[in-house]
Amino acid sequence: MPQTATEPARRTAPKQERVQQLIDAALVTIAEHGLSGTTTALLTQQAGLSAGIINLHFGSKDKLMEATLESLIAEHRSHWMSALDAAADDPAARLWALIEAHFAPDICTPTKIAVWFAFFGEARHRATYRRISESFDTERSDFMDDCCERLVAEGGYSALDPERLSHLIESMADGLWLDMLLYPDEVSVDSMRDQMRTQFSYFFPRHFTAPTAPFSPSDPKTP
Amino acid sequence: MPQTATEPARRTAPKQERVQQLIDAALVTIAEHGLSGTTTALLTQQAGLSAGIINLHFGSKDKLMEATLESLIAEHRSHWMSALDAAADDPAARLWALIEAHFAPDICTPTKIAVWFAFFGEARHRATYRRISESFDTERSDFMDDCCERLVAEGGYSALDPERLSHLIESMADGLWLDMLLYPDEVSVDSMRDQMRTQFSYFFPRHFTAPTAPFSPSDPKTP
Amino acid sequence: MPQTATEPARRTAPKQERVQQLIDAALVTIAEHGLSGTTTALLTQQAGLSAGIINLHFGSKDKLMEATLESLIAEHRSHWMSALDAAADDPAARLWALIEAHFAPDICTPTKIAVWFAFFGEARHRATYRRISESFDTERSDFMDDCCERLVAEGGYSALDPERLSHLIESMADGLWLDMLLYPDEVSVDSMRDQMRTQFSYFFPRHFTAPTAPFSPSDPKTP
Amino acid sequence: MPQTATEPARRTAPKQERVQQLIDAALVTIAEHGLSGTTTALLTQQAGLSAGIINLHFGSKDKLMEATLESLIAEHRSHWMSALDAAADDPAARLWALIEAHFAPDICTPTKIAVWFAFFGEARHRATYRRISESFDTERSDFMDDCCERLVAEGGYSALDPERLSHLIESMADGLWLDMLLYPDEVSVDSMRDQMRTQFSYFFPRHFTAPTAPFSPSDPKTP
DNA sequence: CATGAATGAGTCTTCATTCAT
DNA sequence: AATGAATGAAGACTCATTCAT
Repeated sequence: MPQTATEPARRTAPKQERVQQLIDAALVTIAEHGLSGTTTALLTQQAGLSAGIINLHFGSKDKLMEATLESLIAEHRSHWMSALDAAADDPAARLWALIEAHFAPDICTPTKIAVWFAFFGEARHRATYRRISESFDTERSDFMDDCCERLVAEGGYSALDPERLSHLIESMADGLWLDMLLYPDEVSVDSMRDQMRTQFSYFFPRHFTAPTAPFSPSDPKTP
Repeated sequence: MPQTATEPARRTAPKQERVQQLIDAALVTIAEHGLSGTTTALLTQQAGLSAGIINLHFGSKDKLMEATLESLIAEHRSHWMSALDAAADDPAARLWALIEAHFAPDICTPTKIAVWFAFFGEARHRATYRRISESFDTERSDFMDDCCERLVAEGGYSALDPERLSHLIESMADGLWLDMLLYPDEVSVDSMRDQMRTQFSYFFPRHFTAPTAPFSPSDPKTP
Repeated sequence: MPQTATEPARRTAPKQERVQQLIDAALVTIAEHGLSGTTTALLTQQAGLSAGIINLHFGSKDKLMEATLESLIAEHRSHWMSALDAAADDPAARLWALIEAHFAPDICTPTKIAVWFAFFGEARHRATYRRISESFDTERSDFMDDCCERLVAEGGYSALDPERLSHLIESMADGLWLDMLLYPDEVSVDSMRDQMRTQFSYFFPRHFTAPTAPFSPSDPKTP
Repeated sequence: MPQTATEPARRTAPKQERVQQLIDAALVTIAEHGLSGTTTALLTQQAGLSAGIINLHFGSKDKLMEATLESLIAEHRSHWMSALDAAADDPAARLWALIEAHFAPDICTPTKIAVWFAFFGEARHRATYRRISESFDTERSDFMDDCCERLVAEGGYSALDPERLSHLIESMADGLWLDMLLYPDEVSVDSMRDQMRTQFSYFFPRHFTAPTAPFSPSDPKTP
């Protein structure tokens, strides 16, 4: 299953390819079995490779775990950076671009969310995990703060505290991720985006309109 | 910490007491070392008891872990139930009571938050959590929904969608918990309550006023 | 179940009574779970007594095991001694008395046989077990030898070697016990006695007649 | 004993070889320390291998114990099958071949006998033994029955009951094994074969002669 | 580069024994 | 005399890592 029909298994592969193959396997395995339930045996099996391969390419299982988190962070970062680049130079547009990136179908999958929270769960005791995710959070927060400040100032929302606003938006987004973690079968990225849009329409009524779709956070499959 | 000066270790104690003693030790150990780093040796050491005690009272380490999660859930539930009982029969008061319970000093401690997310981080325990809290969570959601509906109707906030509102509030509260998990030294229950109050003041300006304290999510301890 | 209706549980009982109660429980537990599967918990449960009782009365589990073997040996010995006493002073009668005692319904039960072989299985590594059973075997062997010698001499079976004969008879008896161990549901004490009688009728045709019952070692329940 | 001088430990060996190595070590360890005294540490030490090796090849200690019993049963079976194949088509010769196989030097060693009875001593393994050897034992019994029947009929021993005879022979053989278990230093395969031959000479005087060696079941080594 | 058999430190668990009641 | 909660040494098993091929 790890190999496609056109590209049969090769005994040797470019280092970069194996590394990615192992990170992909790690994502699936961590999501399925948790960080502590992820044994090298399970992981290499998932990757369709041999037992020794992790130590060969990463030195240790821990290093692979770190690389997996870094990969997750890098992917997330490149997503919202691109979104920001593509957005018009307008605080409302940029703010929404950040949110859309957060709930993009490639980013906000049950598997990846599970892995994020697996790392969050261990973050307190693993300085490495905390350090990695901190540096990433800070950067995005700064952009978010900036957008909010400009929108409040330029959009005429002087009643709002831009700093608090920025923080509220981030918390809300995090809370929605937790929702998807706990109830992956009942929450969709669309419903989450709609929730964010609703919140934005309350904060910034002159820049965002409420979603037209009816509210349906749970059981989107049973109409 | 294993024993207080006034109450030295007794060889015999009521079963209920030992059970609680072990759950308490589990909370501390999980918070300190993570779920995967929690060995029975570490845990019984923390409790000041012998190695065999876990199996004597719980049958297995896993059963103790489950009991710990259950205890956390039960404590949380009993807290917001009492808060609701004590609150005036007024939607705004009841709504705020639910929030205060969520961020109560006994409930929202760095240790307990760490344990909550430790369990959320592992698929296996997530399932257990869902099973145990299924009825509780629904119940609390219902109260929250009810409060929002009444407040919107009676308070004259017809522009708001009460259902979405309720869900937004819950997500925000969850998101703030995650904040405390990741930055336990920089976030206090007070700052979180202020954030919630800010949000409420935007939603329900005629019922809630913004907090007077300046925004200070980070480093409230270093003036 | 260990107590009868007329004799309710007493907290204190004559030492001898508790000792016997524990030995009886040991017989059942060893037969059911093997020597290594016999835990003190299982055993005391079987006896309907508390966990500490074994060490109180025997000092250790090992001592109880030894006492159990000794009890088995003593019972066996007293059985064949009585049989010998009751028999006519006639080598053939005495020989047969020894055999009958060996397959007596009180002696040759599936439970006791299982316990005998449990001890045999460990005899090589437990000097104590070996020493105990040796002393017992020797004594009975001497009587058996004596009977055979007299029967050969007085009965006019000069073609037979009395020593070999005696040994053959013992081996056969042992082999039949093994049969009952392995197939307790298909072997009865009657069928075993008949087998011995057959053997005797071949050896000593002028003193023993073949059994009249048809041969049915296996499946005596399905005619 | 862990390793021979010519064949030092190799890190990699065919699976079949390791499996056999562990079964051999199990035989020695069980014989030496009993089934309950056989710890994985002792066993792997005996094999000259590491602690994890049992679980690697057998999954659990119990599986290795079962494999050891199976190996013993299979070896026994193949021995008497070959013996039967090699014997002349003559009931007396075939009968004796079966007996010789039972007391062959490779089969009837103090070590292996000890292991046989170690398994017999525990109800759990007894059940396993019955399950595994069910077909084998029946098969061997059938051959034995057949030999006896033909020998009685063709040899003119009409006074004997062939079925009983067959069973008596088996019991005797089993009883002699028990003898070797309890007195390994005083019983030899030769003395046992002589005992069987004596028995046969009584049953079938025209086909078997008594052994010429004097009876010496005990202490054959100290002249 | 890749494999996978082997390793062995680290865990959880069992259970005979102890001891306060 | 009896209890049974607690102990802790000893055991089986796991799994990241190593290394001969």
